[in-house]
Amino acid sequence: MDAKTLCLGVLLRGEASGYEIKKAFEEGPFSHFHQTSFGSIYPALNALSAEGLITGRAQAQDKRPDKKLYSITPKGRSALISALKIEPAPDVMRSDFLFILSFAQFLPPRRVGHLIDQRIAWYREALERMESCACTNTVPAGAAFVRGMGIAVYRAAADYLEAHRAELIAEISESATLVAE
Amino acid sequence: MDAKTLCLGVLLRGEASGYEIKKAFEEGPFSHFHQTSFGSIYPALNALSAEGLITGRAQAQDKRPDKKLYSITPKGRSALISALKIEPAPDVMRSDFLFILSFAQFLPPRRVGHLIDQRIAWYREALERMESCACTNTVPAGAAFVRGMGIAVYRAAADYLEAHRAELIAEISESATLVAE
DNA sequence: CTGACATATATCAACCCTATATAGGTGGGC
DNA sequence: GCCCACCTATATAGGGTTGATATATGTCAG
Repeated sequence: MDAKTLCLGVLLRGEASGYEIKKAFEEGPFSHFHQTSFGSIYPALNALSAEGLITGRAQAQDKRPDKKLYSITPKGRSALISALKIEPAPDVMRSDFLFILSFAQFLPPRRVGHLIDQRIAWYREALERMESCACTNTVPAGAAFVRGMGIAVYRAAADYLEAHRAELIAEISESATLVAE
Repeated sequence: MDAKTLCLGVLLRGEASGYEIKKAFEEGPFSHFHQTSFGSIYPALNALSAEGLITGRAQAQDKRPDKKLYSITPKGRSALISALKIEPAPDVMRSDFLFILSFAQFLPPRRVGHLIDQRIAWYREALERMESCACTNTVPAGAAFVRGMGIAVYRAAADYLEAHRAELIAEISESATLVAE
């Protein structure tokens, strides 16, 4: 899924600036299953604009830098629908946290505990953000389904970490492969 | 987490070739939380070799191309342990599937159903692979913990998809925003 | 009144992924 | 028997993405 398609997807939900698109992937409705950076968003918006798939208008703001608000065009809408026809690549989870923890026996138990606590807090915070979104019954069916999946998966992750934290710490504390803090 | 650290992580578990490292991220014990490609593995192995963090030896094979088996050196081991001290980046899920499904109301219900079925099958298959790994009690504590987390999360995903498939299809079938197949 | 953080756009180097090349073995279908 | 698809195995080029940085201004806490 390239940056252009991702931007079109956000813009289908309504007018937005580059900064707002970034937020949609950072804390908004897309945050739990895709991400992008300014380095790909701004070039993508320029390309989409040149191809006539979106149109931009400048929005002067009080006590804020100007915004460039982009809207999807009918041509852009059909380009998106057509892009949705591709076979989706396999789902991918990327977690430095789990990579590090898979070598828990080489880490000080205190650090392992701290890492797990941090991650539980992170998942719980994300869950609150997803659940609090009061829009439950106004959201289109697809978005609601996807949001529910995010909640289910994040809850499973947080629950697992809470349930197995003590066990892991106990096991690595016993072991002799401990390294110095 | 850069490719070099990921390779060191695999090699800490034992001697391996570039191809085998790829497999560790594709279907092996790292598959559910990180991935790499040949395009990053081979240059990483060359760089690690030049830095003295790993050593390579050629392994002639019967009726197969030669392998280059790499082993981690003591220097490499401490470089890895030291790399594990960084603060892990936030966990990230990347799913074209969920991105597409979030626009389910613009897709033919038949395709939505097919996509979900495919994804359930994919998750169930991955689960079987993770669970069948009979090594449960011989694996180090960290690896077992991480494996359990993968199973918990994948099971939650598959269960959610199964539980809500019918509901989503019903909702988009009713809706008027249907597009032609 | 300073430092941290938010809004807002933009770019660049470093890195990573995808696709492709090479080369031979294995196994299924017709 | 032959072809096609797929597995083992290494390698690279090209294109795209990430992360850091630059710029400019406003807010808010200590």
